[in-house]
Amino acid sequence: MAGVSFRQQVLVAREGAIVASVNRLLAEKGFEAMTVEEVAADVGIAKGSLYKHFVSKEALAAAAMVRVLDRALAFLETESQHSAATPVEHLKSCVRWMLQMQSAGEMPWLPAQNSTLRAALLQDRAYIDRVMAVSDRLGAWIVAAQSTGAINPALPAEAVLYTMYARACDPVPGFLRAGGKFNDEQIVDILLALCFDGLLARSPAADQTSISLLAS
Amino acid sequence: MAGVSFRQQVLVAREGAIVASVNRLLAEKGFEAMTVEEVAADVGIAKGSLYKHFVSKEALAAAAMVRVLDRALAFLETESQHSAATPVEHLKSCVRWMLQMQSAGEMPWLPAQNSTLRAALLQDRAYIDRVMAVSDRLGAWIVAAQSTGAINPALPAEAVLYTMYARACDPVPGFLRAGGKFNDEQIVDILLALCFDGLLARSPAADQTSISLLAS
DNA sequence: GTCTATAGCCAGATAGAC
DNA sequence: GTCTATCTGGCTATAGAC
Repeated sequence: MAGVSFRQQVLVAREGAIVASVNRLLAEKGFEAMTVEEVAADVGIAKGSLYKHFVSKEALAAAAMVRVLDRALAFLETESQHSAATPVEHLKSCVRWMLQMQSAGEMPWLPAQNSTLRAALLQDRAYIDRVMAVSDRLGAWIVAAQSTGAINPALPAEAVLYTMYARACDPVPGFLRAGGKFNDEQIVDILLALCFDGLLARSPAADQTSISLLAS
Repeated sequence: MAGVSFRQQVLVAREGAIVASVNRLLAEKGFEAMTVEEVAADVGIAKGSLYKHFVSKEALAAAAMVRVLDRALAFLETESQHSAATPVEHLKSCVRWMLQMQSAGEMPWLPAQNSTLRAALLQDRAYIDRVMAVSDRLGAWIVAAQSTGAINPALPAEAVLYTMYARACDPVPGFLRAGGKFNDEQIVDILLALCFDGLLARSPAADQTSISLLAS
């Protein structure tokens, strides 16, 4: 525990590089399209060596998820320092962060219905722990925002939570990006408005998430 | 054109059965998880015979999409008969229809980023034509609803359209279903509220999509 | 057109030398 | 632990008899 050998540090660094590559490739092409061989080539090692670090392709994806969830937890930590912000403002910041991660190509894109992958994730304690930690933090803000009436109290809290999570794999930003009419910042603003304000117009302009379309 | 032979009718019926199976399997497990052999077994014919009808796996998926888009067009046709409805009400009905199709296991689930599949779809005129027909119809209602101010006019019309399309592959209904606390009808109501009203509460209760949670 | 059988390919995972 | 080489299995697609 006291001294970590140099060799071990090198190994840890290499694993970090592997997970970083996996993260990028998952964001770029998704789980099934990403091949283990590709990951190895990207890191610059042999495929056989990869399997000394991670027992399966699913384990690679799980490690990438742990990495991004750790980043999310770090963001949540600094976000909660802003004690002046209301719960809803915290939630908006979180969704904005997710959307920015997605457009930066940093958000792993996992299929919702791959059974072997889901099974592997559900048995990965590191993953589960972090999902629960993130959900607890978001859940507290959701409950608070619903009690003040800022977030629609008629919505089940879990529906709000899932909706936030689902922004990580929303195809709409990709479609808008493909259209070429909007830059990343505008797309984030549009999606924030869609998520929090919905499609319907709001009567008082005051409580509406502003979309800065005039900047184009 | 006048007389269609009995043999041809049998073939058409068989192809209909094939596409129906593909549709169901795509809804159930998605494109990559569905195998051609599985489709053949489900229809009750040999794999080789399938390739006499459809040249590739992608062509199977395209046929399933054409089928569901034809259903959508039929729905749009009857929906537009309701001349008493406002454009927004039409749009809500459409989203509701999509959500119901999804929970009924009738909505094919295609990956957003499979390049070979996308290429095949974009070269399939039958598919393209129907997508454009559906988009034209929805687009007209969207423009009308934005001009009256019912739908937020600050949103780009294509963002509204994409948001509606994206409800077909929204993972949130699946999460809610897995939770087991809500039935399909409640889930549809929740998602309609999320889509049109957003997460934030609305000041006047009048213009809010009601969620019938008291029924549980 | 339908079947059985198989070609061809590719990706995940393993073995064994160093 | 890293490498090269290989195994294994499954999937798309095709061939050829009937």
